[in-house]
Amino acid sequence: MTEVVGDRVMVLRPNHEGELCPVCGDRVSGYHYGLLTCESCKGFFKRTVQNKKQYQCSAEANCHVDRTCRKRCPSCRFQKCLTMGMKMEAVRADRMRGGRNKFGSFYKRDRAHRMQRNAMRINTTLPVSNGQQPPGFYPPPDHQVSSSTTDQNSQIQYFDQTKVKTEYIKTEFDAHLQSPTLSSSTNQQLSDIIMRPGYFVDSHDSLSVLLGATLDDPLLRPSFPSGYGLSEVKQEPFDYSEQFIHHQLHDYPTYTSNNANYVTMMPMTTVASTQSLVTSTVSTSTGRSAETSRSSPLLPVCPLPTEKTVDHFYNSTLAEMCKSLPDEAQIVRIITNVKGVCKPEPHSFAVNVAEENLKELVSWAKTNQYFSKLKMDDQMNLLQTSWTTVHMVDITNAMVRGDLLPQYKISSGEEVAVGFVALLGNQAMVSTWNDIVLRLRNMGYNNYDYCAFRFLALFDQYLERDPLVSTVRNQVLQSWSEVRCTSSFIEIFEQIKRLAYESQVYLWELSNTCPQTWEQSNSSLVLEMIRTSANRIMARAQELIHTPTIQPPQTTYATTVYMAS
DNA sequence: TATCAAGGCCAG
DNA sequence: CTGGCCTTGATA
Repeated sequence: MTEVVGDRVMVLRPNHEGELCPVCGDRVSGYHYGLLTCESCKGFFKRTVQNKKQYQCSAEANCHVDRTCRKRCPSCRFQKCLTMGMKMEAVRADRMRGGRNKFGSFYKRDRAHRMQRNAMRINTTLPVSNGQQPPGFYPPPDHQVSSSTTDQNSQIQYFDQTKVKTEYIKTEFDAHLQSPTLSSSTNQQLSDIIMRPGYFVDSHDSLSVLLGATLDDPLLRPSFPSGYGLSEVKQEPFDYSEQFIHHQLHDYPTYTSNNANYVTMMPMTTVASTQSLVTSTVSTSTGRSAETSRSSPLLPVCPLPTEKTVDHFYNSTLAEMCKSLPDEAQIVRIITNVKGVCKPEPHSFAVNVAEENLKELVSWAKTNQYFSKLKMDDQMNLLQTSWTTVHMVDITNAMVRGDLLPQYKISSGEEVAVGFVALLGNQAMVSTWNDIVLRLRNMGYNNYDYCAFRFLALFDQYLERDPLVSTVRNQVLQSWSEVRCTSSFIEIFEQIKRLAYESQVYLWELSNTCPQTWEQSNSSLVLEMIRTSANRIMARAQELIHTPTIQPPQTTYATTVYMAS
């Protein structure tokens, strides 16, 4: 296949024809550092890593990156390179030219996946809400390499990200795992009521209908014994999961000339957020402490990742779970679509987005290989408990990745912040949410963390008495801890849960005090979820009528915020 | 030997 | 500094 450019005959690579660079949208020239990218992003990434460049965003570290403006903010561009899956360890420390690298077989398998997927796309119409992709959205991460392999080239030195794993991390884990989610919340008592479902599982409500009524959906393929009740969608054969763990530029450790040694670095955490970990966790096989990386961030020249490091990641439970994540552009699509059709009012916009994403969540959950094995009651309980958290995780993820604009203009002309949408209209918490987005971005948050967040959110710990839920949670946490210092991420996850909870309370109060908002919003499923929670509260309140420590929730807060917004 | 993902070069 | 094109060299 050739193309004439001027007086030259260019050879096109047929596999990449028509592909767009996931970083800037330019034409893909091939696999570069683990990702199908354009030539310019390849060069930019290489220069950045090789020359240890440090950029600082002059805005809010949330700049849009596309072909026309990619030069404008190298900081956000590099962050997006990492977020989309470019791998620093593929830049050679010894600058040796030519040859193949350890990703060779990744690329090969990725190509096979892509071909398979393209074939599927031809034969399958995916259930996309409006069918249209919003302009400027990035292709899903099928540009990324996928597979596991052993090293095939022992001559080349790579910048590596050797993982740190200690008992300390596990201890942190256990502590987080076992601590009550909202233990520090002033709304603890309320949360005990509102967030612990189990009272009003109505088999005729719309949630149960959504969970069970589409068994004849042609996309569903019963794949479990009949005892499981629900069916499962056959998983797509391609990976969403192959996002390596990325480094923030400011986390770079210094180069070392001692290529013979493995130099371990603190993985993917900001200096500020990991101070408690630094001194206690990091010691390497060389006996070298990474304590120095706190005052002087280091980028090590690491030898090749060991077979165990690479394969273990790819074969981990969480990596498998990543494959089942919904299309990452889904929430972008929902926001864009709803923006065009919702009532010209910010709260309606936020609630309608929640409604659409909730429907997607139900569809996703019922086809999840773990969730679908739960009893119907437990499925509904989990969804009712977790949906606001999952919703917020989805929007947070898209925001951190740079897939969302900071604000969306609705038909009234008003600019609505994404945080407002994520928080179901709870304006008072938007700045807190913005801080979370910023922190995650600075921590090198990636798809792997998104996967952990989403599964931990859905498989909420309140149902940990169920062995399956417990198993899923433990496997996620275990697998996640093998590639991450998870404690600071879990801390943020708990903050997201808290925000989600407060937003649910906000919306519930709003539904009581400003019912006209619901008339505007046309969001029956969300309303049902909120009412179910409210019913629980009423039921619990009756149960505990002689328990004076349980205070009825105040109903003034939402009204105040709503009226003020 | 062809492929293709690395690094290098250099005009803009 | 950017990005298009060139060179290199291990692998299939």
